[in-house]
Amino acid sequence: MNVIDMLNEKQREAALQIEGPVLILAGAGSGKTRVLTNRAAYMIQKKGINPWNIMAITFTNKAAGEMRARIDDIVGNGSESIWVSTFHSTCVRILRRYIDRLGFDTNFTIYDTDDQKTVMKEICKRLQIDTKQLSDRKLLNMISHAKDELISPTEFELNAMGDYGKKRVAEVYKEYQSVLRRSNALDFDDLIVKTVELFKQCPDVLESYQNRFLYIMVDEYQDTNTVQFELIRLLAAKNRNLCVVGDDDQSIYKFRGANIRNILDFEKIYADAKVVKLEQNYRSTQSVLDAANAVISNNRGRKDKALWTDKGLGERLHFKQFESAYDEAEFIVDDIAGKCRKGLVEYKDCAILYRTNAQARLLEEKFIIAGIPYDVVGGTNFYARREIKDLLAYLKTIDNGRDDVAVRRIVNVPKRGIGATTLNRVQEYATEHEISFYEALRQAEQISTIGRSAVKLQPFVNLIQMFRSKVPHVKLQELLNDIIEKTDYIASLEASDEEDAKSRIENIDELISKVVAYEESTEEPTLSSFLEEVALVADIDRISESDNKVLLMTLHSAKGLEFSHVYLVGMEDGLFPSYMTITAEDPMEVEEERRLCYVGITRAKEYLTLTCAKQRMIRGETQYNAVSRFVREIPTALLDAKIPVSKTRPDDIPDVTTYQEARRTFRAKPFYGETATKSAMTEDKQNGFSRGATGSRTYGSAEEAMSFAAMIRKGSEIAEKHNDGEGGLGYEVGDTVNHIKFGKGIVKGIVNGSRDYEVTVDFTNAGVKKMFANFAKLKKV
DNA sequence: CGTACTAGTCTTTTT
DNA sequence: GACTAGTACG
Repeated sequence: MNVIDMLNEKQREAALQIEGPVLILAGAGSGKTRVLTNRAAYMIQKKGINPWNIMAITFTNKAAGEMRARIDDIVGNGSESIWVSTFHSTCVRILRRYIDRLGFDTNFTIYDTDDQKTVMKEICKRLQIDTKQLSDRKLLNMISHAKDELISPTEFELNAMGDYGKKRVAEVYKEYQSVLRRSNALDFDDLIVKTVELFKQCPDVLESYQNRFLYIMVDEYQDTNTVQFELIRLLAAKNRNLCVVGDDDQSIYKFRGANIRNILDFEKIYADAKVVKLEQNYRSTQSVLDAANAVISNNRGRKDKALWTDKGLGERLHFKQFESAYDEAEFIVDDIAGKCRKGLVEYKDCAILYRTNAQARLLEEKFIIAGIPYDVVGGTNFYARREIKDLLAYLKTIDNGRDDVAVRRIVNVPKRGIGATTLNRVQEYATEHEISFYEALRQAEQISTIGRSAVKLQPFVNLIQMFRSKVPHVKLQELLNDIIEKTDYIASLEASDEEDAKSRIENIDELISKVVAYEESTEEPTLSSFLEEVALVADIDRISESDNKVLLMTLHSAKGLEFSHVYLVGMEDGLFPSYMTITAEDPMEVEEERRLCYVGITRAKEYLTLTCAKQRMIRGETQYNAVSRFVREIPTALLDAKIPVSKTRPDDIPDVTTYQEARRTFRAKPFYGETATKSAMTEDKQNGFSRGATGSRTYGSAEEAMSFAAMIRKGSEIAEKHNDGEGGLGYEVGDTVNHIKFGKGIVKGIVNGSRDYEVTVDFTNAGVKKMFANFAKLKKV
């Protein structure tokens, strides 16, 4: 069958335009992957274009793999020479070949977020940065954003002129880059920045790639940032055969530097661009699309488009509000269990999408109880687990001795009796002689300051040297097993009384299988390329359709996927849209969340269920949230249930459960004499009240119930005493107060915390919040 | 040098 | 609630 006949008119228009710049505005589910793959197939089959000259960039490895598989299906062989990969993998491939031109070794290592933090902490210590004011996280964020915008340390410094704070950051940025350079390491952002740098400094390299990639396609274009745009611009500059596909309504990565202007201004930059809009949706029912359209229409400054389908109206959307997140989770699990039992769906057709990773936990518990197979995507990355990082650090050390972060991580793991003081001495020596940490270890005997401890360093160096000598002769799998054995890694895990030692060992086994799988599937397996693959995988890449499991993931991870049954959970103002964006002064922030909601809704093919809870525990504190504004933006006719109108909550919901109030006071104020908090806490634990702050616990015995009641009495007595005793606050329970951000609210409780008064306020617009009096600066009105 | 405990912070999203 | 950095002690 002709590859073009499979497309609708608009899709065909997009696929046939091979030459020149093309912008495909592809609404959710409009078959953009199909257009891209058929376009590539058409180029090869009908236009006689060499696959070697085609490049396609996707967002995840999974998407890249799927695209390649689909082109394979159509074209048969030849498709393997198409360059299909992610931005990051693309850049690594280029840099492995040419980065020596920028003064790096081609076997550079890639630092993940964890490694970056380690470096940053070190720098903060050295430069005496007050991390109370500028946390390492914040600094890394600023640096990352600078890189996204292609701002070099020098430029950053220039921009900081006159601003002391910024100047400090510039210093840190500079130092951070030089530490990375010394370690022969690049962070995620550097991968792209350095490639752009390479292209700019070495026109011959750029030209060689321009001559190779005559036709370039970019998927998920709305999520590209400034550096990525620059990279593409450079590559496409000579031939101008650039086809980008995206949907401005699905731009959800602003926090990562994505620049929505890239897609909105494409026609300005490429004035001769052909623009094609794909609005026919092949995925969802009309009800789902109507809901999505209604929600997204509340955003301003978007490219006008409306999805339609010739599928029927379908079922109405389901909406349910629950008393607690606990009930919510239970309902969802029951619902899925019921449907699957009746044979209406399979587990793998169901997905639960949420705003934050933390929401997965409750659901997970319920799935375990119900015995339903599930998979949580994202959260803590497999390769970020401690035991895995340790072993990878061994591999990295063997591969690149200049990777200080890796060396320092394992030099005393498992314990070799090497302490912090010794390591600091080694570091001093390394810095002084301008050598790597590992090199300093090798010269340990010459470091006068460490004395006897040098003896302990020798075996480590010997071990690494021994492994290195083995690398050319053994398989990766053998090397890893050797490391585990010679270091007694598993043995020392078993010996430790750590609770999760067992699961850690299981993880190590999984790492071994991953190494085996890598060696089997790769033509020329090398240590460096394995480490590279590991560094660039996203959790979503691992998901395969053959697993019959319910999928749990964030809305972000869900982009590009589809399921017949979708559950959007935690639809609450304060959670989704998040509290941060509601309180932000920039309305664009809520718009980004709305796009996220749009992405979520459009994942559903037939059934969409939206749920929320009146009460939910967030970061150990119970919060009471109203139904999400996004739910209210869906026309009521599309929903099977009414949205509660109550903007202010009914009185029957306590602000804080009596139990919690008691606990709080109990913990905060000593009433057993001077031993204060400590004795109160101990008592608390003895009575079995240390777990679960919701009021749902059951009493083990009459005595326990008695002491619990006594606690409440005692607690409220104390709370009262403090309320009328202290006049410093200027307000008391029942007063109306004003908050700078949340506006007006009624004080529901004041509790004397260890260092400050903790005030609970029910705000007219923002709901119930707990805050510290000193910080909140509430004014009685 | 290593461990055990405490206090403080935190997350919204990720290649 | 969970994780981490910092501290006191053996």
